[in-house]
Amino acid sequence: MSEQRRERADAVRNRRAILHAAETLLAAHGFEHVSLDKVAAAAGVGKGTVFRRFGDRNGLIRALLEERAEALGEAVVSGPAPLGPSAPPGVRLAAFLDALADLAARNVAMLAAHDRACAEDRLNDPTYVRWHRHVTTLIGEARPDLDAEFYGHSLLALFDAALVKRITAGGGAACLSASVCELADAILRSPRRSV
Amino acid sequence: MSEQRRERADAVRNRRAILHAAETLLAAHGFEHVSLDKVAAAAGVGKGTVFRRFGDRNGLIRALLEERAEALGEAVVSGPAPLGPSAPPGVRLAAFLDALADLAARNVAMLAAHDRACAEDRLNDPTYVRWHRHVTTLIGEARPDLDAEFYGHSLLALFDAALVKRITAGGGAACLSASVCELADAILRSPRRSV
DNA sequence: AGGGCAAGCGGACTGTCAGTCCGGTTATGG
DNA sequence: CCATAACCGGACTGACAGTCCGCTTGCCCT
Repeated sequence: MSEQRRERADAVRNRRAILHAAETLLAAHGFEHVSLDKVAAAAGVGKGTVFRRFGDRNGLIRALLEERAEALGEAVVSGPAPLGPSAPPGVRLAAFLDALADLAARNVAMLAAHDRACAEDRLNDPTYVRWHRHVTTLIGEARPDLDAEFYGHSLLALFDAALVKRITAGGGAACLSASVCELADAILRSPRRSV
Repeated sequence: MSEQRRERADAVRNRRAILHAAETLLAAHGFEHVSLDKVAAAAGVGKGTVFRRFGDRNGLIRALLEERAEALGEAVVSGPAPLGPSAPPGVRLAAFLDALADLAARNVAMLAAHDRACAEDRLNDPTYVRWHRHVTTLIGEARPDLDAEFYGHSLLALFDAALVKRITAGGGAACLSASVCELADAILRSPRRSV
């Protein structure tokens, strides 16, 4: 990272201000009603600055979710059990889905925005790809006879913002987590198929 | 229906022209790049006409999917087995998912547009609600011990446009249908829980 | 047949927004 | 303290959703 001149202090400050403003506005008014003009104004910067840093509207939203998902990503690749690689796949899967449920429940507004922003190509969004690869790998380890790719998508589809909103409204993150894990369990315990 | 003066002939003609134009353009260019100006022009009508008939952009898309889903809806409530009410729930569920897979595969572009158009409140879209009620009922009949509502959402989530596109690209509607039915099977055969 | 009229039509108009561009500003390394 | 490259901001453009209202036309009644 020290390859190139380090990022200017004001640039860092502005990036943070923009992300923070975007998150606040998103939570308050929803994706549809947040224009980048407003984000820029709320962050106290010019519109050009927002576009230069994040490319476009969708880039901003993606950056938002990525930042929020970073900690989880690290816990998964190098953290302790049950998330980390030292636990058995079934346990890791449950732990991961649980963590995801928590993340989703605490950031519904952002998740909704992300769904909209990446709708064009949801399945190739970097964050989605990372999560999917992880889930797919775990399923494959636990049950090599199953179509892990497909079941990976099935499980992640449960974290659709609208669904998360509805489920957590009636029972909080715990309810979401329980339901998701129940489905994962049903998949991992489904009748064996010939390989 | 004869309560009020019947719909004027030109109105009918225009409605059809608009729906047809919208579908064509959607398939050709994708939701993002189809403006209602263009739809109106392609249908050979004025912009005002489009808005009067369908309320707004989303209304048009919703109407499009509803029209396409009508036949399935009727087959389900009053048709013959395996879709209709004379078959046992497990069979009806498989048949319904199969029909849905077919519908989805043959109308991906429209489905994608619908996903976008209803993103604000996907779970309350009339078509979604109808499908969900049906699936939920069937699951509830087959397995009263399960959270049918939740599993209903899980199954319908598989018909997300992006996922449908990817799966059918690599194996057609049959592959999608098989995968979905496999998941349904895993759910219906999951270990009993105390009621 | 044809007159009256509500239903229907269409396109000009408005307000908003994503994204571009470039002249001015400022942090940073020497 | 200077040179400079990175950064900033907001005016500008083009496109689009949705509104509005004067004009047209199919339909019903006599």
